[in-house]
Amino acid sequence: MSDFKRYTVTSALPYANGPVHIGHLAGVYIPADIYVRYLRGKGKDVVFIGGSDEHGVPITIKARNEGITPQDVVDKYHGIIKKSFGEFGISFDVYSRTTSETHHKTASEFFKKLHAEGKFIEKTSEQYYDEEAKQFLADRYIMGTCPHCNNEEAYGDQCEKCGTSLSPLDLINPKSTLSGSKPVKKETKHWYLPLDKDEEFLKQWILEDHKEWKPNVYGQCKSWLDSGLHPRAVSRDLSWGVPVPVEGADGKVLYVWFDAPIGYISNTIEWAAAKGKDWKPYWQDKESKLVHFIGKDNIVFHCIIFPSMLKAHGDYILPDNVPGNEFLNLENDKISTSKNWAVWLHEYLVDFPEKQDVLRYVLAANMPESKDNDFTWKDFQARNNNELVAIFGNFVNRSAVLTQKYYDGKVPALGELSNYDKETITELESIKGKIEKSLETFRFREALKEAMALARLGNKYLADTEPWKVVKIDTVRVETIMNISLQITANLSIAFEPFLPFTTEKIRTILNIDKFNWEQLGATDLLPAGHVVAKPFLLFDKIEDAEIEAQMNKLLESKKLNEAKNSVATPAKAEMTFDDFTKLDIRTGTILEAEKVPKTKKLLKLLVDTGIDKRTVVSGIAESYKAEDIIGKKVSILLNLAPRKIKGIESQGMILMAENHNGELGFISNEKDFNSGSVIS
RNA sequence: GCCGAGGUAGCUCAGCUGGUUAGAGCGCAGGAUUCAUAAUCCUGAGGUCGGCGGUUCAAGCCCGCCUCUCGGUACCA
Repeated sequence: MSDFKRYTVTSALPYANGPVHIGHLAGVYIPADIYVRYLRGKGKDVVFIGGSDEHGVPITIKARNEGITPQDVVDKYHGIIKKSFGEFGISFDVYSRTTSETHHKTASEFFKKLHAEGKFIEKTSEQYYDEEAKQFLADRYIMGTCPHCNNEEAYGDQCEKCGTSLSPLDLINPKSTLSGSKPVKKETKHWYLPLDKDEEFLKQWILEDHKEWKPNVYGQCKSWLDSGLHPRAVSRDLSWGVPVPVEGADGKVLYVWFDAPIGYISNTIEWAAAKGKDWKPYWQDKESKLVHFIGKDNIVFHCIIFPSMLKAHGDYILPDNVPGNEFLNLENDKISTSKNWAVWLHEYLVDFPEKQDVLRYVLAANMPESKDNDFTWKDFQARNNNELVAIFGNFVNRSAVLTQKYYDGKVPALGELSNYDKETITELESIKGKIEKSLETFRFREALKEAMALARLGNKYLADTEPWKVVKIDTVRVETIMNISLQITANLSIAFEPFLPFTTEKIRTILNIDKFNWEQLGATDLLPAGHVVAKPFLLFDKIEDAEIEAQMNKLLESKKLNEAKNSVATPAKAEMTFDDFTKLDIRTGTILEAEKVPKTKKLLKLLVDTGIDKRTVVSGIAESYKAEDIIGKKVSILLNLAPRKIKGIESQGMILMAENHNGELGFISNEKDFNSGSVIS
């Protein structure tokens, strides 16, 4: 690893349609920041790139809903996000945005080069066009009736009621949400990146040459590669984004996934220009190590699509590693922006001012490295009180207070070493290598634990040497003990620099010293005899139960609000006539047989006695009912529905079900237990 | 269903190419100690390594089947 001349470290670009929360921090920015701070401490040439992803349809929708421009939306959130990262000490060399001039230029040129060299395929397809608004409609801008559940407010990409993913062309009675008019089908041309052509290359590069990637990342890539890659559109009909820079592409922009990763390059260019440096070696020299820190939702883009783009361009190096983390849950539930189930960074600092490092510590110690992890406030409190306060803060305080007490703050001289001193120093020296090994293999939790071992070592050293006793009989011996204790404290300021930068700054204040570099970690001559240290203060404070309860209550409030929101009944459907209703032939029926349809999760194949006949019905209820439990059940069945084949079985009717907001299903049955075939009206 | 990742002490996790009594931190119990934010230090209890079968002199690690959790994908007339 030390062979690389320079390092280019990127962290996923957060989408600028909301603030950032602890999940973002734990999954991407804390690990990236730890890694980068470590490299800088070693004196490496490293650039740490961040920025906001500001294009794409969701931002335009948010803007429309709030009656402001997309630019207003991204300005607002870019500001909030950038500020949060700054406050938490995420030490980007540059934090820019994809709406910047530099980025538009860089992304355009990237596209132009690939286009000129024939790296894209062009395809024409039919898409919906709004003649009033004079533009093609993104999937999300089209609403209509879901062909599956008849929800009249399904979007062009998905019906939120039944969860089915849709194509706009599937919708019945499509409507443009821009003008309300009925959209028309119109031909449009788009450019595609032929990922399939890189399949063999990617297989070799990832599956053979990068077996060291994390199992979750490697496995996900393998899954994609094994199932075969397909050409992917790189442009969209939309007005918000980087315009497609070729003739006749009016009203078309680069698709966000194509534009966003180029943002890493653009932001590097911006940084280099400001520093008067050349950006190219960071992206084009084989002796540079490129590392992408991401969450698991971004694996395919960073491991397959972006590398394929870089390769097509030809000038670029490919990532050396893509440490992708899993997700962080909050109190046993998925973090959700829309449900406000999150700990927002800007709110955290209002409730816990100056406690950035506590959160950095807890998130680093509990990082979702190998599987989804859970953040709980109780754990947060325990780690603060039992680890940061009791082990780390306490040791620094002990050695500082004793130094004041015995020597008026002057570092005593190191005298003759006992065997135990030597053992302790050996232990101290060994920690550097352990932390390095962990960091270089992206095991951040483990690295943090190794750093904590240093504070534990300090506490143990004091407990075993007992300077407060020895001082009464052998003052010379105590000088050596305190010197070693202070050297350990100084070492803590180095070891924790990547993890807890605010705390190490405080230690330096207490010790009255400047910053050391990483290579000095393990040294026992960091503080010369006679050096005067400052008056000590506490590094960490206990967090009381009441503060934790307040946070729990805050979350419970969100939960209650959500439940209230969910229990509101969906709006009434459009009026219809009685004649329409009488067309429905609904009967009571009895389930005679039931079995799971093979190779499906939700489907049961039922044989139903309708009073008229016995017919087969396929029903998506397997998640609510077990086949063997519903035999003999009385149900309501819609008989005169056109038959339809599902998974090769002809379904001749539909069982009526009630569904609550959790998606649980229940049969509609007659309370008087009528015979099968009774008419329901 | 298919693909991927997981299921190891009460909790959060290590366990690298299979090798002696399965580890760490927190929590818990007992003891020591008082310089320190009742903090610290020592000792200890606690695990049929998701289940069943197999390969092997030897398996938490390899193979097969099953099961549960998370993610992707298919599926709900």
